[in-house]
Amino acid sequence: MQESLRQFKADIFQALAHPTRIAILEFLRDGELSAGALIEKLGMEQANVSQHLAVLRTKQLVLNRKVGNQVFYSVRDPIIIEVLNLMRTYFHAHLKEALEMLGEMEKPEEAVR
Amino acid sequence: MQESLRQFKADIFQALAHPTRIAILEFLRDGELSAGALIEKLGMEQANVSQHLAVLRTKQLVLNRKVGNQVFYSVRDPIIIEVLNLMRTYFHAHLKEALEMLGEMEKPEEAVR
DNA sequence: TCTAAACATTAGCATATGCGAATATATAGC
DNA sequence: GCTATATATTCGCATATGCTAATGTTTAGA
Repeated sequence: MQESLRQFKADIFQALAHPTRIAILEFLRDGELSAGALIEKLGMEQANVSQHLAVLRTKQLVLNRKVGNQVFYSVRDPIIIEVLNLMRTYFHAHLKEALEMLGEMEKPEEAVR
Repeated sequence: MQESLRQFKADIFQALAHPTRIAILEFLRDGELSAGALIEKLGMEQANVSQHLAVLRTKQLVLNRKVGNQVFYSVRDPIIIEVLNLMRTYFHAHLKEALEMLGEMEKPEEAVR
């Protein structure tokens, strides 16, 4: 039981564990957007974005409503936005290590500028 | 740049995206524990736990210090605990959907009890 | 220095994930 | 009904992840 609770949490984190899906949620932070608008903002393949939206839908992180030809997405629960905000705080607190983790120290003399 | 920032966040979420690693962090919530203590609490294979600890170490979510024969782990930044707490709130808010997601509705007449 | 204990790492395999290309579905307008 | 547009789904493949079993490494103590 405790185990399946953690599986649930892990599933949510898994849904958040991709830069494109994080970008989608951040774009939706200020209100709903159509799938097309997201595709344009992201500048990615339509199918690819649609698959990421499917992940967020399956894990119920976003809501969608259909208006005529298009589908508008929104963040279902502001808690998710709070999680992303916390992660931004975390990022700022550990910027240096973050850069190392991202492998941007390959050119040491350039890295920190 | 914006992209690699999101990659960093995604990497953190990825590290959180496993029930065993969530369990480890929750066990470490109240203070440090040795690897052995974690293995015992989790009741899992030694190598398996050690690999999950390696993931948390690599992503810098935990600190470790060696004392004689043992290695003690602790959560590096309480923000991570806050993230887990937020996720618990999220879980409670969406308990019903969570159960469906976990596939525990297979026996509908039993599910909600 | 030999052994046991505590951890870590590697190897090999099975499953999951992410991507682009192609295909399917639904709706609006004619 | 036909066509175009918006979006979703499927397929095939490449890479990543997780697990167990086996092997390494470090330290304490006899």
